[in-house]
Amino acid sequence: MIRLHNTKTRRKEAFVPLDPANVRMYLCGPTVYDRAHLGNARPVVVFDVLYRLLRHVYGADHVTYVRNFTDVDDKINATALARQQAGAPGSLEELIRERTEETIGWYHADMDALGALRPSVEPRATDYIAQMIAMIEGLIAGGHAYAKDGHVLFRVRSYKAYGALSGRSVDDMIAGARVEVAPFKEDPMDFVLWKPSDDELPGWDSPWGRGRPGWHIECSAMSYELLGASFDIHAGGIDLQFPHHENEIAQSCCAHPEGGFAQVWLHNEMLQVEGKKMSKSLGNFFTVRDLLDQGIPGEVIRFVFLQTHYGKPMDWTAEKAQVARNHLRRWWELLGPVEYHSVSKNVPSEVLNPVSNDLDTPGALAALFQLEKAGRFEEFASGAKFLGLLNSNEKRAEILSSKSLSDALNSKIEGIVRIWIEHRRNKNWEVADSLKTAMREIGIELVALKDNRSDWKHVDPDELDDSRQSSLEASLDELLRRFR
RNA sequence: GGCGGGUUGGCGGAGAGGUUACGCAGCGGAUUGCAAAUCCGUGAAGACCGGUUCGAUUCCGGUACCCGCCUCCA
Repeated sequence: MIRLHNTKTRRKEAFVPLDPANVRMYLCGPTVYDRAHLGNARPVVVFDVLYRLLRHVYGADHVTYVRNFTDVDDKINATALARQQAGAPGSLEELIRERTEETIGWYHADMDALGALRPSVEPRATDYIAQMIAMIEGLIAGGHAYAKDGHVLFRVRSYKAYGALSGRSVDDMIAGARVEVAPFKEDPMDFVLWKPSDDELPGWDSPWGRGRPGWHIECSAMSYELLGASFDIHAGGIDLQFPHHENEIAQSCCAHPEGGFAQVWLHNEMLQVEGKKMSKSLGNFFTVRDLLDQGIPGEVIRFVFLQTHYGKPMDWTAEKAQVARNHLRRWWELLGPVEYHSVSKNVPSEVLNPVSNDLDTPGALAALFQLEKAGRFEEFASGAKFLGLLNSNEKRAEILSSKSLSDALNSKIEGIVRIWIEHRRNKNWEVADSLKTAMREIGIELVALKDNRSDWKHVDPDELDDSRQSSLEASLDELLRRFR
């Protein structure tokens, strides 16, 4: 039995799908204006685990997972406009498409690196403009929205349950006085469904003139088109709970009163970096790609994410990444390449039970340690695979091989390692040790393993910049000559 | 000001009203040419004040501190 903490009821509840033959979940996806930062990756990994769990329980063909791309956004517009003014050919809409294609490609590459499965459907907001307009027309017809000065606004007072998800009342929020007051609003809490576009902004023809949709309507329109008026799970970061999700509920429930919209709401807590909120002003802002480029494998990032329950704030630290890498290294050495993995047929209950219990991934990882210690390697491998770990040789290579060096450098280092092994085998301890010392001086630690095998690692991986790499190559050539 | 979440051993981090979380580090041992790695073993906790209970770190109330959201940042 799956149990999930439903934000809507603030309780952990047994999960009962509306239709076990088609379990439906929707995750608010990225705004595709730039590389995804690390915080963007947390819901992707967290709800990837949920997706895997649902597929396991209900069958892979019986789960529909929708994650949208928001490709209408002022930051995208700014980039496209800058390109057009720089002389790029094409309409603004085409340039926006170009920019978002590029960003979506990055997003896929980065999330793939984290071992996240692609959703069943990844709709783009700009492909659903007509459906958004239709939904807005329905809201106007039902008295839930009104047009004014080229804008269309949602009439918050027309939806009695507004605020139920986030536990707020409209009156309290107005008392808080942090709402935008605009002349075209009947009520300060009303929010935009449609807004006018001038010539420098992308726009679509609508009954209210050329314009573009507000932020919230896209998710309502796309979830309705792809999942229906009622579906099972709606997920996203806790920062979206208000206003985004609250507004989605208001729009969808007013436009489709016959449906219940999402049955279960899941929200992941925020990510921090070394104990502080990640922000550009604090200088601790980085993207997934930044970490990958630093030689931190995606599997390490995934492992670190899984160590903290999704409902709690997660602190990303360099130390955690290092510890995670050590575990993964040991596990990959234990199991060998994927083709040698002996995987038990069933996911062990020690792993499945905590994941079923509101996605307790830390508990599931703890179970992996237990299975490892108990020598139950087939179940261990099965459990790891279920969590999206230890399942591809590409990722194995990222963990075991090192570490963002060129092939040429890697093969030179391997050459040194072979020489070192030879000296050790012949018990030329003095020669072997002086080679080891020389290597340490250029930043590489030689390590002996069992059975005359050996390995190497960087003394301090953070110090490997490009200039360092070229001097490294010269040093390696020198050592290869001296110790041949 | 409004709403929500958190406070666990040296550190990270879970579940469960009563029985070992788990990991890292530490300590003891094995192994090793030295070292690393690995393996075995091991001590250590539940912010504070009350309440419910035979029994609470786990439920309830309060205090302190921290954090998030209310600014189209997941």
